[in-house]
Amino acid sequence: MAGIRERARAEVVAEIVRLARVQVAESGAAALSLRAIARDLGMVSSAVYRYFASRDELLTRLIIDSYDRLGVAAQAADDAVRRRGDFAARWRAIAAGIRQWAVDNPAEYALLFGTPVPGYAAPLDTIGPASRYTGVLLALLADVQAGGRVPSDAAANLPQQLLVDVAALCGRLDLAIDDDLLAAGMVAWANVMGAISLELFGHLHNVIDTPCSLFEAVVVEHTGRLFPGTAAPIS
Amino acid sequence: MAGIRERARAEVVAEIVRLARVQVAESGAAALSLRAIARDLGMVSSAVYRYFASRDELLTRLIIDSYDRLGVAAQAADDAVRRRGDFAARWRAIAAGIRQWAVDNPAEYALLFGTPVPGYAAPLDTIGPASRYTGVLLALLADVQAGGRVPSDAAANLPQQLLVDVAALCGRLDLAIDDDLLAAGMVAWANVMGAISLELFGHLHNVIDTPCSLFEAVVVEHTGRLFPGTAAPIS
DNA sequence: TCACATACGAGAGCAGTGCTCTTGCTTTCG
DNA sequence: CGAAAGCAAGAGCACTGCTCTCGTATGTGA
Repeated sequence: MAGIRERARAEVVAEIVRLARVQVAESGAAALSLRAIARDLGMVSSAVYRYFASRDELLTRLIIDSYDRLGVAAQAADDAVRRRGDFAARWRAIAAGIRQWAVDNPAEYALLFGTPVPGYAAPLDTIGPASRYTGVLLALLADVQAGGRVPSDAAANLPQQLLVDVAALCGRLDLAIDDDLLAAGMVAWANVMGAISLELFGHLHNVIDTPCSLFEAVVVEHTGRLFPGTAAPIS
Repeated sequence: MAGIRERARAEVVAEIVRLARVQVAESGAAALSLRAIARDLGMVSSAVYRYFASRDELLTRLIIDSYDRLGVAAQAADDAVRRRGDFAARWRAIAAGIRQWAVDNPAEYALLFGTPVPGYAAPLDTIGPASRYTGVLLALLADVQAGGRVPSDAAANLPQQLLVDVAALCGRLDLAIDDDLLAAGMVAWANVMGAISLELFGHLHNVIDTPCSLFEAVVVEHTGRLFPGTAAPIS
């Protein structure tokens, strides 16, 4: 039994989320208005509260969905080149996939990686979906590890504390990745996200004419470090 | 002639800005309320509009001030070690100074580097103050250049387009810095800001226990690249 | 099948927001 | 000294999130 009422409810919820996403894409998350959604839906504003207890709850739902979409994009980028088995190519593809998703969905990216809404503590529901896109990168590192990588001197200059933290993370997530490789991966991840944020949030205006070139520089830089011997410059 | 009225006006403006900054620090920029400021000031809300034409104008003023403070912090960090003439130490000091300012003033940092307010195009007034903190880094690079640096192979893996963009920037700002050095500096800058953003916006929670270790890794990484031969690991 | 419980939409209303306009009063300047 | 400009106050508009109540429609257990 589908439950007629349940189906109807699910449809309304989906429609609310859809309209909310449109609104966020057009005017940003700060301008998200339950009343505007209600109007678009032909409902009175209080009726919307039957489906979402508050504006924050709707925002949380949007964040979860966006994390999911980002994860899917990253995974798709990896899948597209995985069969070739070239680790460096996979790294470049995943990074480029993340950036492309961000460029295509700037408002959603801002929702995830921009200023946290004040007083809005990201609920625990978001950490699961949030780990989806990072999981793609971790899977790559795990494959590198499984492929019998040669320990490099990448960790030589890493702060001791970072290796400690990474070891703790390794234990927490039960990862089969060497500390130095994981640490190098974390730095690479941080640098990639940083380059994307700088670009999308407008801090490269009048600085770098083609922001993607800075991004590529960052990606290439870590390609050589993460996968020694396979680095190749991108024109 | 001080102009009694002018002095009074300047004082009121300063008080508004002060209260606004407190409010931003406590509740975030999104919660900035002209009415609340008016209440704290013992004025009626419409009176505030004598001093700032709109909420956005007040926000712009806050942004400019924050950029200024960040610039001062970066400059002070540089000054503290400059007489030693050690480029690598200056780089580390400036980077650490920027991060420390961000950690001490998270709301202001979010104001500058977080999600751009939708529909709010950063006015031209902000680009001057914005270039103040980057100017500290550029000055360091210029000093390195003037010190007769040995061209390294840092640019070997850089995308060609980045060097083109950097050359354009060089011409625009009339900088006496080699393209490859400036490009490497841009990447270092992007990575540093990215690490700070990731940390301050909460994306390292449950990932890295001591976020500053990731930051230090990023800084050290570029120390070796920007100032060959002077790299020293930080425990 | 009937009665009960639940879900739902509508409406009014509260407290808050940014912003505008008008009304007087005060300070400044020609 | 009088005109002009600056200023604070108040009322008001349109909007927001959210709460409450009130009928009605819907699904379920007896």
